[in-house]
Amino acid sequence: MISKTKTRTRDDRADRTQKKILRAAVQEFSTHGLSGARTDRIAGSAKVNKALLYYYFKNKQGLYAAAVEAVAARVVENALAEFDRKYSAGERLLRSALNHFDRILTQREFQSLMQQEMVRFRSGKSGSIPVLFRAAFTPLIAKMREATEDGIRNGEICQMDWLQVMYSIFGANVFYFLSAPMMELALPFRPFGPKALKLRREAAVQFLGAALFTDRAAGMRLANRVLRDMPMPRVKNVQARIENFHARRRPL
Amino acid sequence: MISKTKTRTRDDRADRTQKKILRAAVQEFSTHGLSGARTDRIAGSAKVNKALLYYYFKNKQGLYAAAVEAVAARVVENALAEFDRKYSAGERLLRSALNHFDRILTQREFQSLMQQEMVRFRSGKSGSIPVLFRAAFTPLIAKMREATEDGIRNGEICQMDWLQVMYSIFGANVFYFLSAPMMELALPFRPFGPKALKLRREAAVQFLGAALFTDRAAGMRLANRVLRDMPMPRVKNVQARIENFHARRRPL
DNA sequence: ATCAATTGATTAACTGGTTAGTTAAATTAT
DNA sequence: ATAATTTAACTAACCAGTTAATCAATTGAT
Repeated sequence: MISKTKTRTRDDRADRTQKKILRAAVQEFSTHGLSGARTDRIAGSAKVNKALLYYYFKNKQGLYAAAVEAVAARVVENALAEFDRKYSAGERLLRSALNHFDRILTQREFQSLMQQEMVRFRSGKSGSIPVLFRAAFTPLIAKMREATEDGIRNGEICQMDWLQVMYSIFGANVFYFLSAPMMELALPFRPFGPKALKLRREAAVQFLGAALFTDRAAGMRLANRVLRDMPMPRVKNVQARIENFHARRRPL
Repeated sequence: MISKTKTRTRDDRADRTQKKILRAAVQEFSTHGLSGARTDRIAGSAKVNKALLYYYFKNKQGLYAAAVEAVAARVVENALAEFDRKYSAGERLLRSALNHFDRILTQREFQSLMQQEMVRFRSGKSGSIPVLFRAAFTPLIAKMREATEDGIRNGEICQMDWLQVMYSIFGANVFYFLSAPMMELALPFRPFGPKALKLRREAAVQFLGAALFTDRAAGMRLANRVLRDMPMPRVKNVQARIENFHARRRPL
């Protein structure tokens, strides 16, 4: 009961290897999808025997579910923070938009896994994941609705359906990252370059400021204030991170 | 050279089977993705021997590329029509937004394939498809840019980056369809129901009207006019179509 | 404290079903 | 006939999942 600093107690080690497996799984699944992912590759890059995946997780799907869950939990929690009542309803919306952008920017695996899941949802069911998502997103959506309706009530926000507001907020962000690799083919610059990212980040909030608020000028001012208040998070090298995804070490 | 009406000239037949294969391939790839798709299933639902796939298309990837190309070509062509110079710049933008929505609505396979490709693009290259996309989308993007810059020049549209306009237009649409199956879990209604679709379609254009135009009221009026001008296309039963996707006949 | 016995963690090697791709023979239109 | 089209049957590779054995930490009896 004393050991904590350097000890390698049994279930401490076990815990570490489980985490190693999960990390590797998130990587693999987010780049190759459920059916494209290879259990050998996951075991390989976690430097662990393949049988361990089945020891800790029922099967490939179980591992997948665990990976999705891990990522989702990490994300939703931090998203809720921006809905603090100390901000005005309009500001809460703008803040959550920025938070959403930054979350995608810094946690690419989340975005990638979500994309995959959204595609998978179309055809039949996806195991236990629906349950997981309902639990995770319901509170987030509720906050969004509350903020929109508050804003309309006190005259800050234009009279409009809260759901449509939500789509406009999330849509542009998701689409930017979703389409960037493809857009790169038809654009004269790299959408993942730091300059382009910064520009898009600002444009997204300013666009909302211009569209949502009854007083357009006030909306723009608020957008700029929020931008000053929430600086863009540092990300080493988005482009490189993405390209490295498929450059993993082959297990013997 | 005479036969056209009922004749089954040799390469007429061949042409038909090729098309049958392509249709089946589009279905399969759009529901299961490249690695999830099964060549046996494609052959089966095209009622054709599997070897034919390899006779007409080099391999699975080749078939995939052909499927993507077929869908993309069909789509881009019809998208360009809305950029007719007889409309004002602002109207061209609103029209293309609506056209984009309707295109996704009526040709789900396109949306699905594009999603898959966007995910695939992230990790390494995707064969010959980049070339294909550059060719298809460059003119479309150019039109979009032209319309935005025209509108800014004549004062119709707010001073803003054309690229950001494009993201806002496409983003909300793509995200709506992308997220609908998942949103269904956390919403009190079905986003693919006809009522929800109609609502979203209107909201999307109205939102743009409110955000893009220097004269917001005029923008809203224009949005409503365009909506009257382009009625929502009839779609039998979106929900059913989607659910049927995975209920394909197993070949013996 | 010492050392079996026990329990949990990890591995190498294997299995069986699946699936992309091939081949050689049969059919069909001209 | 003959060249293009279509098929049935096959194969080689792959890959999710298993098994039986090994290794290492913990327990507990002395």
